[in-house]
Amino acid sequence: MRWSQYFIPTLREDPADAEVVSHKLLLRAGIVRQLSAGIYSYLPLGQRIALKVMAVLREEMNRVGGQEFYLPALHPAELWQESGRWGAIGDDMFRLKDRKGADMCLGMTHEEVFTSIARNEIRSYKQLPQVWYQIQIKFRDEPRPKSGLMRLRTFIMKDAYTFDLDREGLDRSFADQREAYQRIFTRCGVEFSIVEASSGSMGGSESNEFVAKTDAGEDLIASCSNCDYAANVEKATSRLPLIEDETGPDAPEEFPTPGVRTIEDLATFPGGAAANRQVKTLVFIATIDGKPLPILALLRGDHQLHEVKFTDALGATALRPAQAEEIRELLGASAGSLGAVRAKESAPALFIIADLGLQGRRNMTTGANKDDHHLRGVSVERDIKVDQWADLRTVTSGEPCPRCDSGMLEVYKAMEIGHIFKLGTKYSESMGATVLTKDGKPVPIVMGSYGIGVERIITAAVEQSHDENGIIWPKTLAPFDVVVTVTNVKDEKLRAAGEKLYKDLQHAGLEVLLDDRDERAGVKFKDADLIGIPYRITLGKKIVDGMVELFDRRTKQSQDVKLDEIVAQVQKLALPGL
RNA sequence: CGGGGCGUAGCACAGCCUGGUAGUGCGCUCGGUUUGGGACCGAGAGGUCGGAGGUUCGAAUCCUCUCGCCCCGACCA
Repeated sequence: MRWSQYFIPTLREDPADAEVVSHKLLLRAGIVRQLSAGIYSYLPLGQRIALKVMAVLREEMNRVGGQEFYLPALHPAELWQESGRWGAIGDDMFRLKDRKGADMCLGMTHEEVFTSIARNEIRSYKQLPQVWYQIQIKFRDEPRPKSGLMRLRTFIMKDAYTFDLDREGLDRSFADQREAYQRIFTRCGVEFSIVEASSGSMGGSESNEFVAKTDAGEDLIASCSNCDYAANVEKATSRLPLIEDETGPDAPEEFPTPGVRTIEDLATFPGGAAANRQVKTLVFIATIDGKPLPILALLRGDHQLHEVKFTDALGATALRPAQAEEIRELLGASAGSLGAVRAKESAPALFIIADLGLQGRRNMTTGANKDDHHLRGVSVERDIKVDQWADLRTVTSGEPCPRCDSGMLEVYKAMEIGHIFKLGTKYSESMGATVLTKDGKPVPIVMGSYGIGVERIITAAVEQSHDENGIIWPKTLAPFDVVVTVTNVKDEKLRAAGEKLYKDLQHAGLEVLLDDRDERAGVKFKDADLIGIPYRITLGKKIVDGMVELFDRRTKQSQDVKLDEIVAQVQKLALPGL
């Protein structure tokens, strides 16, 4: 392409609306423009980059036997009602009515549509396994779109679905996809980790999340310094050092604690207890099987509840902290003096769930359910009727790894770039997708679901690969392999040399951007750096000696190269596969 | 949904408090000088001040409503 005719509206200044680096650079480099909150247009440069990502996705999906589909983005409500998600998903789904008043929605994902095809067409175990995928637009009415292309309301996703006869088949399909994902992210030049994650409302037994480390990310990942353990904090655990409690009294003792409202208050109160010797009592209202239920969550005083773990443990569809009046009605006291001891006597409907960190603990201190009073000498298992034990606490940096002996967890920010799920039979059962086995018995197809966000890959690449001058594209994603910068287009010799080099490079199989604009050299260098083309060939005064300059965007090194050798050299650098 | 901020030329912003000719820088057009890291001089074009209503002789400025965008939190497949 000739830059003079190509649409690359670069910006000198940071746009006011952009906060994170990738957002600023994607706008400044003329790659995307915002249309509305969480809705962006790809400009020509952006479209080239997106197509590069998609090319990698297609190659790697096809390599593991994937067959590409293209499904509708507009879905009838019935399909989602069958799977149960029409009701399970709230405002995140864009819903609309057609002219006849029938409910429709814009697809957030395509389990339902793919499953409906499978149930209509797949009859026999002989037709399995199948690996189906598509690259398609998704719609999610995010409560808060943000950070440029990181959290969007419409975005492109590669979603794949596998259909197997049994669990073993699913395990193989899942492993195939996992490897494909590793190749995809590696080829796209994104540094990533594979972590354990919550499956959320997708359902299913196991899921792996692919994350890219970046401070702009929204997820917290705990990973071990020593072994390969890594998990989203919504799932991560750690080994806690044992605490030896002395044997307390035979029964809890109530004592007055005027003005004590917080864990910290009680820790410093004379006759109180250190935070790790306290039982923290939190009151929530959870929606389980469609019904609201009061829940007491118990944790060690110095531990933080993780709401995703909590929700997962309860199997709840919604969760909210109880309001002050509800708390008083249930327990007869205000937050600050709450406890689980004998709590069921006043509130029989109460469900008590306790964190594993409280198991075996004795002689603890907690609220007495009487304002300004606490109980000491509480032995958790003796004194509290715990209905369920679960891992509820949030791990923090520095805690010991749960998997190995010597590792320590580090918690860092990352963004989700891909997620793979073993769905099992959730959708095939609810939607009736079965095959006949050898014995002629119908069994539900065992499914997996696998997603990668195209914009997330682009964002992660920019977040991880840029400098003060702009983007440094990984070679795989770069919109062009090389830019030819003619320092002065009014110099006929330079211009002619540029034109010839442009054609020669193209004939050598390279994607070339010829900067033939009537601009000063400085402007061209700045723009070339900003849009991040891996290599720049500069045609300047040395052309009279038959020399050009080759600049490496990543290393910032430049070298003089003979004009008649430059094509071969760039070809070798930019197309290492040849 | 709660809290905060912001909507003025293509972009970044000032003007608003204290009502009275709508401004600066970049970009854009034309002319000239320049030409290897975002040049300089001169001349220009470009605005329903997000929208509606109100107060006032007079509103970018004050009041009410409304729409939109950004950030923090909640939420998030």
